[in-house]
Amino acid sequence: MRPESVAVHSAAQSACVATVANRSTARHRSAVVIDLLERHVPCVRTTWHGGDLVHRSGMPFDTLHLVVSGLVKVLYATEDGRERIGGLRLRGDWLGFDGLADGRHARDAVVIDAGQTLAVRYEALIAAGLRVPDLLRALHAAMGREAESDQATALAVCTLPADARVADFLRRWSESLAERDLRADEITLHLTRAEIGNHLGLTLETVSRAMSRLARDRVIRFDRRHPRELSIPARAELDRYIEQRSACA
Amino acid sequence: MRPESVAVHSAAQSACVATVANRSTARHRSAVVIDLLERHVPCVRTTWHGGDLVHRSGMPFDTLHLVVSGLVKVLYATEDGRERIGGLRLRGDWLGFDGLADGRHARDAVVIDAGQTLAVRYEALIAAGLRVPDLLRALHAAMGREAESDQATALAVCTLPADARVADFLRRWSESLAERDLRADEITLHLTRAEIGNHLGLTLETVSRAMSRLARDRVIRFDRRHPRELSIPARAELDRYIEQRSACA
DNA sequence: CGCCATATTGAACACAATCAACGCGTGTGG
DNA sequence: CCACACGCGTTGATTGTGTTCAATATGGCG
Repeated sequence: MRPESVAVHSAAQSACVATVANRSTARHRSAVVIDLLERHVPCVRTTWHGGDLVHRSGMPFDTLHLVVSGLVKVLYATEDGRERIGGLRLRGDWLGFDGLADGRHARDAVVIDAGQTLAVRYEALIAAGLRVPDLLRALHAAMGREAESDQATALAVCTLPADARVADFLRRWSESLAERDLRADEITLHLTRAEIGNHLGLTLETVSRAMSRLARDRVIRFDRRHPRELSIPARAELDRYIEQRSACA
Repeated sequence: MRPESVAVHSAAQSACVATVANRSTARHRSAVVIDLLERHVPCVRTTWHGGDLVHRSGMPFDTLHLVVSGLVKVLYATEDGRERIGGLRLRGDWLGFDGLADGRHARDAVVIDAGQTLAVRYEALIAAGLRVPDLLRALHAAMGREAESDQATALAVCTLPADARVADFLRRWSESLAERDLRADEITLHLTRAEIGNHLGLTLETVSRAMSRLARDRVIRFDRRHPRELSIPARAELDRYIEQRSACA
């Protein structure tokens, strides 16, 4: 947990520039929110390296982070030692909502891929929200999206057999990238098989076998030497594969 | 979907009364929020009967509901026919957050036990939030709690064997009741075995067997004729049972 | 009363977990 | 530079938990 450097952007500073420069190219949700935040809220651009902890379970909560770049995984754990990877966060996603319930973080957020976040004190966000209701709406929409994404995973875990569960995971990861205009057909998994298994309620062996089978069936392709670099020749095939195995038929 | 009767409570109306009357007895979160809402936001107290739909997947979203009494189950479904019971909502819980992501509901909310909600237009809530920031904080806390509760279920589904998964479900249901000062040792399940199974990623037979085993081991008790009326003699036993079966040992 | 939905229980089966061996790439230290 | 160890992934064999199929019981409701 060692954020690096720091530049304060007060409301006034980047306002005009941002309005002119970003509005036109702001096709994407993430850009709009980042822009909104930098213009209206005192926030701190923070740089993170792989392995850093953005927040840790048990820590008192007071600031939210909006991911600008990089990749962060969120871990959920209980006292009795069970734990699960809750999700992956990319540009435009927030970190720290887990602290809203009771003012104390309930999860760890671990940086996988170096990048930046905008750190915003929750109270500052509230204050800014009073002046800029759109900020509140954007915040709520982001919270809603996070919940929907969690629900989607839960549904997969509860209703799909192992193969389809892995396929569904890949589909949704690919989808996340596509939403951000990143390549969605050549993707790299930033999690080990064990981590994917943990996330999906499977063992690492089962995940490995599922991947092999997906590759055998030409739904995905990957090289033995780089098992985390996948290519998805046809998204539709993934969809078919999942649907076909869901009801069994 | 046929809400009954309706009484508008504007901010001024119940303000004084509520302040004096409720503040002293407002030991519980739910009472505080309900109070806050009735005092500061134009909202509509709505009565629901079993089977009513508070909102339906696909419906345009514009209003949130705060549950005052009764019980509501939330259903999540996909186009390809898979569906899952996402959670149960009691007094103090909100309904409709699933619409925040994109202005359209993503789930069905079905009333199980008749009761009332406070219906609040989202825009009215935002407007009121600008005057009463505490309202926003309470809203966010509720959203956070909902997410945490979902995470807890997901963790159980991913890490616990069938028996413990059912035990954990019972524990958390009991906990929900306790938080609201309802009896937590004599509980009634409002879901069928099949629904519980669906929620936990199990079949109804497995749930039934798990229940039988829990009863055999004296962790819970129930009568054959009323299989949804459970008693939990000692909460600690439930905890032990779950922990013991989690790591296997 | 009889039907239907719900629940329990048994037996056979299947899928995923477990146990185990091996391959490969990477990084470390001699 | 090579040897080696370690982390990660794949694959096989076996076990076991949960599913599936099936029969039976019970209570609510028309």
